[in-house]
Amino acid sequence: MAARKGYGQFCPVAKAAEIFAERWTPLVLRELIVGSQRFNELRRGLPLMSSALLSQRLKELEYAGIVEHRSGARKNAEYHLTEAGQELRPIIEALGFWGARWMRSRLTNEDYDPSLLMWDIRRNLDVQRLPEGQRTVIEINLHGAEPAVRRWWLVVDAGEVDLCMKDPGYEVSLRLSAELRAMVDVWTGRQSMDAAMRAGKLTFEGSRTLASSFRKCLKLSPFARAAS
Amino acid sequence: MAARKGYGQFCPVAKAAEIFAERWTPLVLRELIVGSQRFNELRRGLPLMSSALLSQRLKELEYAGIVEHRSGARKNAEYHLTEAGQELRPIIEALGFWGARWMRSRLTNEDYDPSLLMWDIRRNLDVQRLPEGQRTVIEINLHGAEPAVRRWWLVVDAGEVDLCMKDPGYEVSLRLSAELRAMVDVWTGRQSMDAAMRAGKLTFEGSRTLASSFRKCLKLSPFARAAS
DNA sequence: CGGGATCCGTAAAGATACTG
DNA sequence: CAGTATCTTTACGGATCCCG
Repeated sequence: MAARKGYGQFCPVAKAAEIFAERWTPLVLRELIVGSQRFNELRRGLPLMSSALLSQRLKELEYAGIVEHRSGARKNAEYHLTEAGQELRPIIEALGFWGARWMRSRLTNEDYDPSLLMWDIRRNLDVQRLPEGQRTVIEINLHGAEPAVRRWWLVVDAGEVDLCMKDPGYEVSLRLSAELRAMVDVWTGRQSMDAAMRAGKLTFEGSRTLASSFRKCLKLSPFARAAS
Repeated sequence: MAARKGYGQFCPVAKAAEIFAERWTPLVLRELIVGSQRFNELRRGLPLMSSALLSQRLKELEYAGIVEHRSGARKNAEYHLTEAGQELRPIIEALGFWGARWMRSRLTNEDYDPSLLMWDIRRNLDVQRLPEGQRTVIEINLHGAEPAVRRWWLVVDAGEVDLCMKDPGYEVSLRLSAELRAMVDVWTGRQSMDAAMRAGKLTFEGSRTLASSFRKCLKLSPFARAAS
């Protein structure tokens, strides 16, 4: 009779770990913290997590009082953090800074997921700083990525950003080619974009001023400031 | 091909969670943080963890650069936190405060482990404040605990504290009887000792001044200050 | 006795398919 | 879109044993 759940300890660390330190749970919380609310929105940020397990974890978090499941009239159910859940934010952040500082060297090939990188970039693009009143199309080529996830297009129009994996057909305003590793290193703050360019791992093609704007509006990962 | 380890994400939260959010790992870290160094010392704080799994986790932590295994000449092998491990302390602490604040209501019967309680009390007894130059024996009865772990003796002599589960045969200086639940509530700061005494859940027998000294030298759990 | 290793049954996670 | 259902693989719990 394996008593799988529970550590049998009244220690608050144990009680917190029972819910927090389950597989995938910190990543589910991270997604909720950055603002994902719909089931499939959460899935996008957790591509290797099975939907069955995501569903199960969300129920566990709901039962633990960390997540609320507001089920709208139709299928517009949304997941939100409760106050208890919000208070986990500093812990997730601390874990991220610790990971950036100490686990960076433990990245494996499988960790360099181009889709997650592009999704992060899309989310953190400060579109206000790009030319207004016109469509801007940025093509991004990630060398070293699988063919199916190598070419991406960011279409910025009327303050909206669209991320495409297929050529949207518009004229490309700026073309960015980069080693996948180098692009992730830039995004995570391990390497400056200047350094990547000097090393020939990252190049722009197109308008110089647009390239400059793009560089300014590309915010880095929230954990980029961690010491390397 | 189940890629069981690794979330396939470069996000620092994911890389940290890969090692931190494994079953038992936060509790192993807690033990190391409070100062346990020997294998069996760790085991005492993790009674429900199998020794095989503890051994495995310690190796994983060592491989991850979080724990050092200093193997002395003989069998005096010791486990220590590295700098990376020390930097997890604030995260463990934050998790403990969060757990004390939000998970207190989720304690189950199995969580009230008398041995862990007594071990905590033993460790946090400020013996300086007890009478010097004489032996002080405090018998503790925990009502509601299993017979085998109901009666305990704290023997304080020459600044050393000994915790016994068998009557050491010395004259008892002070006798404390308490509901196990109430004693845990006091230890975790959920309830003051005064309140527990008023509720009749905790009583002293013996010298009034010694009872008073004992109450002063009993420090509470590090997480006791968390709001309830 | 400290510090494990080994083996086996169960429970949790992954893969894939399917549904309202 | 938002999940279930089912089957397989892996990890965990428990007991036992080993070795200096």
